[in-house]
Amino acid sequence: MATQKSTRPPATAAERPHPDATRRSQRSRQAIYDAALELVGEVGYPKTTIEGIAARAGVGKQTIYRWWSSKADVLLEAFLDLGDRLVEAAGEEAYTIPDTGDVAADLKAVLRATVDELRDPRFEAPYRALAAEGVVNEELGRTFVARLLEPSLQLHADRLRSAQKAGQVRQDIDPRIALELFVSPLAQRWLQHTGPFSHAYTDTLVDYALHGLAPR
Amino acid sequence: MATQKSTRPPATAAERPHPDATRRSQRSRQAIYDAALELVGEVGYPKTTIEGIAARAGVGKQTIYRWWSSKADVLLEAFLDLGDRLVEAAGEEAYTIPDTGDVAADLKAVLRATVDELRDPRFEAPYRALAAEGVVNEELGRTFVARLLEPSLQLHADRLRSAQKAGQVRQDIDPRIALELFVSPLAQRWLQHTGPFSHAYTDTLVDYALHGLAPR
Amino acid sequence: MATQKSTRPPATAAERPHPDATRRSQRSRQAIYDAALELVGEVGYPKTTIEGIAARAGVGKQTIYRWWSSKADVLLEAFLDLGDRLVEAAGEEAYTIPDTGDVAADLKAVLRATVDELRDPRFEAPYRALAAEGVVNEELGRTFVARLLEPSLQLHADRLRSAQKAGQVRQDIDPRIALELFVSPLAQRWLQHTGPFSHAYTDTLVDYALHGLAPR
Amino acid sequence: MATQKSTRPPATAAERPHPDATRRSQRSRQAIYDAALELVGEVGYPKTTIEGIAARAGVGKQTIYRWWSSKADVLLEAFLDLGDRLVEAAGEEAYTIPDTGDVAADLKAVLRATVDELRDPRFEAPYRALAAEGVVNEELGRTFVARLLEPSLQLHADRLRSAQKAGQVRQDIDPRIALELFVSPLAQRWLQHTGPFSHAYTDTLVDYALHGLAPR
DNA sequence: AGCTAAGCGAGACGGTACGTCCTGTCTTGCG
DNA sequence: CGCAAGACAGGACGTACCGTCTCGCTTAGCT
Repeated sequence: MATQKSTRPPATAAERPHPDATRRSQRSRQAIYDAALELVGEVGYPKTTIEGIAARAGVGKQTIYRWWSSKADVLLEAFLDLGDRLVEAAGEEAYTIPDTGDVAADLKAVLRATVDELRDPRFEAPYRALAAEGVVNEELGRTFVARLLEPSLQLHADRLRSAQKAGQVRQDIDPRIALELFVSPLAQRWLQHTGPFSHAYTDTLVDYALHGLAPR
Repeated sequence: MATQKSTRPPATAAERPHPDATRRSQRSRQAIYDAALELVGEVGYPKTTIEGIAARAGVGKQTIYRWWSSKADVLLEAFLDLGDRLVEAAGEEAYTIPDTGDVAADLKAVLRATVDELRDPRFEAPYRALAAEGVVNEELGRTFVARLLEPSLQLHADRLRSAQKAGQVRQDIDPRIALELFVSPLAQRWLQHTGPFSHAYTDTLVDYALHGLAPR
Repeated sequence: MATQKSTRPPATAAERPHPDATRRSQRSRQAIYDAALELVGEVGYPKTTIEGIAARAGVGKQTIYRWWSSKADVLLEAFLDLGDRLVEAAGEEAYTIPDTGDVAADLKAVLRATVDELRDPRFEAPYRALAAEGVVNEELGRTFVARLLEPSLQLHADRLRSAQKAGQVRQDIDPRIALELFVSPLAQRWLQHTGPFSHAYTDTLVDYALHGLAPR
Repeated sequence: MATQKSTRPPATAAERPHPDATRRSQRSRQAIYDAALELVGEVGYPKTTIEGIAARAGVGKQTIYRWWSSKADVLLEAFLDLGDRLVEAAGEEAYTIPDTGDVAADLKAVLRATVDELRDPRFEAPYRALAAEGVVNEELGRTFVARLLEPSLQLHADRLRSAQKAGQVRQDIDPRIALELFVSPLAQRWLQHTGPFSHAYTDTLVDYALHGLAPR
């Protein structure tokens, strides 16, 4: 779901008073990202420590404290960086929603792709860790939403607007709310294990959301 | 959302090998629950420590480690206990969904009540903390869902089944999935601050879910 | 060196207010002695705990606290009891000093026997533990000296007095000080590992003590 | 009895794998020594805890565990350091044995001084604690003897050798054994309270040792 | 080319909390 | 009522990390 390639140095860091960023060691930075993602994958977020990241990255602790404000902050940027690298590898059209004219089919396709992505073990541990931290730490939560969720939500909203123009979705519908009818259930099942997490399920969500629960 | 009064000793505890529960000090137990909820409210979950809970409760640390396996476990039971006590205070009909025959009105009412409940500051901190922990700790997550979420979800499913009998909801709808169309968006907005959290919003969700996004 | 068979219940215990000693369980008492001596031998005095003794003896902790005031107290009595049992097994004449008329030969013989006894591994660990505790804990120290050391010292003093009568030791010598010339060096070498600990050594001590360092 | 000023870092420490000693905080080290000696004096050795030393010294516990292996080890070095400082304050000739040509007088003088020193309350508690620990913990015992006792014993042996040259002590006497005739009784009376501890007593010891118990 | 200043690896430091162990007291139920 | 059992409040243990700090060592960029 990381969608924007851009803007190193990153958002959260920019808000804090910084040492001279031009002298920053890119080698260390990348080693820290790698170590953080590996450790979260191996031992889980709570047992991932700054000392552990520094040791694995072959870096002094101070180098982490100099550039990031917290473990969550490191991991967030590491994850954004990972997303960027994967997107770059995947090519330009990777994170867009198709517009074939059939909104039901397009939404089903994108939700199926999201299901697959969320099952990717490279993503799972750090993504859950960040989501959890964001629930409890409002500042990180807002960054998480803005940097990771928002771009994807925007695409869904755009696709719904396009469907409104095509007459497949009612004009009086607010796309930002409408998209939650299928996106949020998916998110909740993944985050909270409240039920099976499959392509069949997301197809059903799209059908229910488009046609409603009430008889027509 | 704690719905069942019953069943002390609680689910999580039953799974671990236990000392003699008949000798257990109820005084200490209650003091621990109180201290845990107070501390989570005052300093937040991450800064709440077992040592701190023990000190405030006037209890030895071992008494906590004897009966619970983790900070999250303590808080989960404390929260369940709080729910039980509040339900008891509120009276029998507290956690039911009205069935006036108008499914839209009934769902709107219960979602409005949920919004209000989630804003209650006594609930907010511990509830978020548990939800976050459950995202990352699967065992606790399953208990969280089973003990806190499930009873409430069951009520929604029941109400939808009743609506199916009354012809207000289509027969081919699976109520367990259908309820997610309005419950999950609400949950996500609360957990992740993805948008305003109001009565107007939940009313809209019910309308969208019942009548669908597509033109009729 | 335990010389007196007698007098259960023992001295230290008699000074504290006691529960009804007539109902005391001899089974438990003996099990506690055995457990204490075993544990001191196996893991050393500092790692021997009251809980450990109680567990190995199959006894409640309270049974220990009821009858003894400290770990050292338990061990002291256990050791006295061990001494009594060994003396009983060895027969009456075990702890006496021979009086052949040759004071040098007699002292050499008894010191050689002491060397052998102090090397007995059944004695070593508890005896060292008690001696060490007695250095630091004056109350226990006095009991240790009175119950364990004193009887043996008395025998040495008696033998020296007999030698005075026989004209083998000067009349103006104080036997209580004189005996220290050979007993204390032996004790120190054993306690503090300040030198080899052998029959040759004790023979030398007796010769030096009897004839003095100065030329005659 | 600490006789060698020199050789920081000390013996015991050199045997264990060490962090970078050049970065070591001398401020902390001295504060730890002071706190340890104070606490042993105030509450006794068994109630002196590492936690307590750290707290009084204003130091993290880890700083103690980093440089010492046990409470006894801390105290040993603290005591050695104390000895060094006192010797430094006392001047060069402090720990030597006079050689006036009269071995009896010289030995009596030095034993009287030892009696006085052992009664100094600054020494008593830590010295007893170390001696006791050394009885039970062989490694510490050997260090205790080597660092604290040995230098003093060496001086006594030297004085006896000088007396041999002067014809005041027999040529066939082993000075390392001979010195025990008066040093060990003194040590035992002090450690085990086996009798009065006075100048008269040590004078007697020297007389007995030099002239022997047997009539001449 | 030499100098200064910053980032850097390293890791000691004062702290906090961990989870375990044991202390000495108290309570329960058995014999 | 002694006893086995063991829960309890308390507190020290030794470990792991926290976030800060200081040490030499690169490694620019500026004279």
